[in-house]
Amino acid sequence: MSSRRAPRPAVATHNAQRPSPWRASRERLRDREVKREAVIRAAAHAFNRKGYHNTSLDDIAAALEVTKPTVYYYVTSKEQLLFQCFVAGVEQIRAAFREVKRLNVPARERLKAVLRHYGEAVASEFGWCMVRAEDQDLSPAMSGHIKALKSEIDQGIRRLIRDGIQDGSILPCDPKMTAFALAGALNWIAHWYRENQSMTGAQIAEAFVTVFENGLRPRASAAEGSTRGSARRRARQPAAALAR
Amino acid sequence: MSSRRAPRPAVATHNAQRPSPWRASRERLRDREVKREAVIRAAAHAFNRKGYHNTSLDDIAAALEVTKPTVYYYVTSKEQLLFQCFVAGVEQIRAAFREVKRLNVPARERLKAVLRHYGEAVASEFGWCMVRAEDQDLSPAMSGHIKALKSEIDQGIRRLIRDGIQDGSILPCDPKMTAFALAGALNWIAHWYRENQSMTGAQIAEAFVTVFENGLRPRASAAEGSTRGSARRRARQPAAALAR
DNA sequence: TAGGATTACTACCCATCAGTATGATCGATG
DNA sequence: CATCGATCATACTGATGGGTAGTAATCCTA
Repeated sequence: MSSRRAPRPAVATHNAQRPSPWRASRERLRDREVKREAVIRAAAHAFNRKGYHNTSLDDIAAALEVTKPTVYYYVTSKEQLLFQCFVAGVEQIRAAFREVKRLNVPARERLKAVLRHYGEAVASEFGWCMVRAEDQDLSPAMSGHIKALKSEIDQGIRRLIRDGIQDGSILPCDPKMTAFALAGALNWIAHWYRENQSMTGAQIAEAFVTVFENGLRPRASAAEGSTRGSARRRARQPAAALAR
Repeated sequence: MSSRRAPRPAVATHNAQRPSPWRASRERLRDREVKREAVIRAAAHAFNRKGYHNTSLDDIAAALEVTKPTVYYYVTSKEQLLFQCFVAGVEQIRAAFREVKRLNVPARERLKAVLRHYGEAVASEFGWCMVRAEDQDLSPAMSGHIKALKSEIDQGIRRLIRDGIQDGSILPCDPKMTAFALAGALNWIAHWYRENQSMTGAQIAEAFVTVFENGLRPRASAAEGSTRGSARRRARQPAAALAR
């Protein structure tokens, strides 16, 4: 009741996150967009750590060192916040597809490139929201929108697989099931990956892609060809730190 | 205030679920265990459809045509309910490992068998709980217990992969990353699979295992054996009904 | 420095829901 | 029939948290 502003000890301790445009410069740089994005990023961070339902808007506000109504000044509802996080994540993947479209290489190579970006996106801060946002938590309208975006990506992967089968760079298979398997493995990264771990999202995606490419069954042809030498050097896995 | 028991129209409409041991036989067959399992199954069903946080214990009670205190007569908390569902699901997988241990075939075959059961379990009613139960929704004790069970399964898969590399039935690879990729793809089934769909969990697992075994890259050995001709016959994917 | 627009905070409302206190009901048993 | 114990319902509590009303501080412009 006495001091106007609660004497918060410091900058907010959560591991060196961006320090919130509010307290950052005491002048109000009134860039609405900057602040809005900060809100969304803070939400993604919180959802990522505690889950959507275990995160209150007071939590998000506290992380930004503001109060709840301030958050509501930039977004209209918690649901919209989740939606925005989802879109931010999925946009990275859509960009990957656009980029890859220009490459003039076999479809399998294009697929690999997309999957690498895909893995990076899933391991990013928005990965959780993109992957684990549940339909039941969203209004029908937003849920529909999300489904459309997911489907677009799914169809894109299937397309690349079909193209690869056509141009001979991918072994004939069921494009739908294969797409589900690939996307599932990568999506799952969001369930166990946390930042500052020994591997980056891109490295994990790379490792996964290698597995998918080669398959489990030994390749008779390359008996001492393509997989040469690698039979002996295992024990390079990274310290078992990821295990949950 | 007049009629003691609300005149509920019929058996409960939710798609031909087991009709709840309560209303089923008006005699109280006091099999506590039967009822307790019915509660857990009803919870799994509800979590599966609406998510943990969007399911109230009143919902679960209503599905069983009883009231909330009755549910609490069989379980101590909502959290424990989730935990029980998890355990029920994971037990199927542990059984698969035990069963497979007795088989005397190359490790890749044993791995395949485990993965098939794994896929079935994930597609089962308890799949959601097993796969999507979040640490943050559980007390540290239960969360720890769950982590231990998950880790046991993860280690089991890695072990099979290592054994396969050793006995030559699996291409040398990073066991940890490979296990993550395989388990991830299968876990993800819980995100999109719903019952009464065109494929069973076992069929999906089978399709996935095929993808993992062969890999995407055409096998040079069969240079014009396996890939030849089949590049032209696509369009056998199953009706695109699973797409979300 | 007046006055409007923007931005943020204090204080509140209210719906939901996990969990419980209390007592009614029913089958079994003597 | 009387009673006991197991089972279940009515009706409540308490806390959480999404969202809002009203207001205060700040900035910009004139």
